[in-house]
Amino acid sequence: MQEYLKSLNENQHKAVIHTEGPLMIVAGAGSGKTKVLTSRIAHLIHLGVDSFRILALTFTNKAAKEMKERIEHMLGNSEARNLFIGTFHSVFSRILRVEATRLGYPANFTIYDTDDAKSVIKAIVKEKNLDDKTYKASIIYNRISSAKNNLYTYREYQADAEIQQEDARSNRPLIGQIFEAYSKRCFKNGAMDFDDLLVNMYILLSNFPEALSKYQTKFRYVMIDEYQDTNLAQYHIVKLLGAMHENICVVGDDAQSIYSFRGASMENIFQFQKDYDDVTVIKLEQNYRSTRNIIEAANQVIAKNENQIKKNLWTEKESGDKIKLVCSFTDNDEGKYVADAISELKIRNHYQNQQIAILYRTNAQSRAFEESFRRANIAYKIYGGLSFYQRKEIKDFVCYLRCVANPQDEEALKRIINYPARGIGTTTLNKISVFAQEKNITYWQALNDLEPLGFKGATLSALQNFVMMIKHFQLLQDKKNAYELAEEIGKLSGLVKELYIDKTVEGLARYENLQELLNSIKEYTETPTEDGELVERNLGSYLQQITLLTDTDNDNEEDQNTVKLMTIHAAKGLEFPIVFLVGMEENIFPSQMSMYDREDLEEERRLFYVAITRAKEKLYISFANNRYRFGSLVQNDPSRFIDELPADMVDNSLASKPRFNTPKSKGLFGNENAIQQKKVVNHHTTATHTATAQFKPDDPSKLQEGMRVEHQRFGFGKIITLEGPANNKIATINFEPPIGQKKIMLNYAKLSIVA
DNA sequence: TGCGCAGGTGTTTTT
DNA sequence: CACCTGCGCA
Repeated sequence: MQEYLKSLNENQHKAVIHTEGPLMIVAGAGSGKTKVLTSRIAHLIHLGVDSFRILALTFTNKAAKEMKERIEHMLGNSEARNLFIGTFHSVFSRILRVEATRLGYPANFTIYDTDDAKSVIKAIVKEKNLDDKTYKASIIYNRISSAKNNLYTYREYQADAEIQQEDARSNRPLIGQIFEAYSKRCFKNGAMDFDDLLVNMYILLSNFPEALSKYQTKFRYVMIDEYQDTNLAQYHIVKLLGAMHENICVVGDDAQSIYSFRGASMENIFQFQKDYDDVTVIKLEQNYRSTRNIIEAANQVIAKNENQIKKNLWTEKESGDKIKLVCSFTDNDEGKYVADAISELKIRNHYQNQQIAILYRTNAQSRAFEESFRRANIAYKIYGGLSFYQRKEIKDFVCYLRCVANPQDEEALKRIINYPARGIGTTTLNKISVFAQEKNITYWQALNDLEPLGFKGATLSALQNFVMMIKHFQLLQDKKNAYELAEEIGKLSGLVKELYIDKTVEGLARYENLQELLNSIKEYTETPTEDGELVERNLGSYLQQITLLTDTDNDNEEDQNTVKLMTIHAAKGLEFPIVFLVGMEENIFPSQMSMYDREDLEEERRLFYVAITRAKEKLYISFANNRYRFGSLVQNDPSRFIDELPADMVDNSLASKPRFNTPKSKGLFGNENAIQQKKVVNHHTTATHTATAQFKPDDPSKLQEGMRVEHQRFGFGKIITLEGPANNKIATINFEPPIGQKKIMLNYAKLSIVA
């Protein structure tokens, strides 16, 4: 028997040797799913399958990298290099780079990140003279994004009565038009946003039979990780890709589906079984990661969800420590407590920083820990937030590169045309913009024929000089490699100088960042192209891959032995001996956006499940009575999820009263124990009303006194009074019996106007 | 044209 | 609280 088969349990073994035909692996948390996937690929290669013909899609670059490394290690040769392993987005961008011209895009198409996309939307909203408060870029972007994830074009969006009604109700009836303008603008700019990478891949496969058969033939074996997080576009692409050989293996866990806000649907798991008539389903239920207490707690928590595939996650490990529940007075005290606890774990139990993770619901929660760790001299690294390539100084530079690789890229052009300042002001830019719009030409085309615009003097020569500089760079592109070109750009544009003269601490850091960027370009261009790579390593391919990198992806050495701080979403797929799950309070976790709808709440609960199952040995769950939010102190009840933990697996001794208690902090946990506290928390769910099917929350600003409304939990009622400032209105509503009169804070409750 | 300041405004989660 | 925007002034 092969070495890699020996260490597998029965079901893992079955999954590995089942190579032909559709296979679904339902893999509980910590059940060795990566091991199965990697062994399976190694096994395929061992059976003589050409490594070029294996495709594995993951959700993060990190997961892809890890898989590749493990397979390489298992095989002990370089065969693994030929495998096509990557995220949906990166693999599709590589394929689209080869196929772009079929779809009418330049081969060097730009990938717009969220900031670029929003900036395009802002420009369109402005051009259409719409109110940018009503038509906020982030809202529009989300609407467009979810449309695309469901494979809706702007035409279908505009034709869909339900969508139109929804937009009308939210007072944004023109989103469909913005969607149209946005799509056309991106296309004109030779740019795809993240969602376009999926949409265009789908279009490629469904509209171009040659392309379909090319990739169907190429990828004889297709594997999908984290299948529960695929959206409709991804589902259809996978189905198309696998249709010829039907050797599709999907791995997923419905209990860990936490990306519905990105269009992911657990339905895909159920649908998979219906799509093929001979699907083999294998469950992996033995957990190798965590102690029994942790697994038991996780099981009992997830059991509260209605919508799930029943599984029985179990472990052979000992019960281990109980889950430590910790209550602090404020968020800052919580930070101090965790820092103290870490110091103690290091001294007494010889744990290392790298074995410890702090997990929270939102990125903003990292602050208190940053401060307390700095004070306690604990090395830490925060994941999330800005990626390296989104920093201003990096993006500025990258936009020069983008202009050279793809001059149609208007966003990049606008960003650098007057940075560093060279006397091209907003008035000038607006003129060019309007002109380009009218003539239906690109910004760059307008710049190349300035005469009709009638600029003169300093403005004209500034523009001419800029155009000449970019053209010079473009010519250089064929003579020099990307690194040499980048050096020249740094020099000639004045960017390096601009940063060099700034001797402040931040300025120095920016300068160093720029050097790091240049190094990364050098490293990229000088790494020989691997056999299996579809595209060569030049400026264009460099630019395409960096947009898809997140800061989780590039860990350097000084980040090694640090405490890791990240959101629970970012922690998916990872494991740590010690986990501090912090900020476990109502309105934070569950988020106040997700409390009033069963499906949303269940997703929050799955997120809680993911958080618990990251811990191998010790799990701390912590909450604060008071927390600074938007500059002022707010009070939140402990999360309802805390009460869902089985009492006999929880150590309550640190939660009976808040740490750093003051006389003011009565109530909540004062002298009460968790059981009494449950009463308080359950209060949230006692309402009897179930929202009607038509329930659609309305914008609070539309509410008027006297209106009849529906509340998700309290049912129907009439608004008696409306008071308070616009951002914090309180409504007194007379609900139908047995609820009666209630005051409702409109920031928190969702109300639907009943016609 | 560019900078500084006051005021407003916002927090889920991410490729 | 922190960031961003817009406005006013030099």
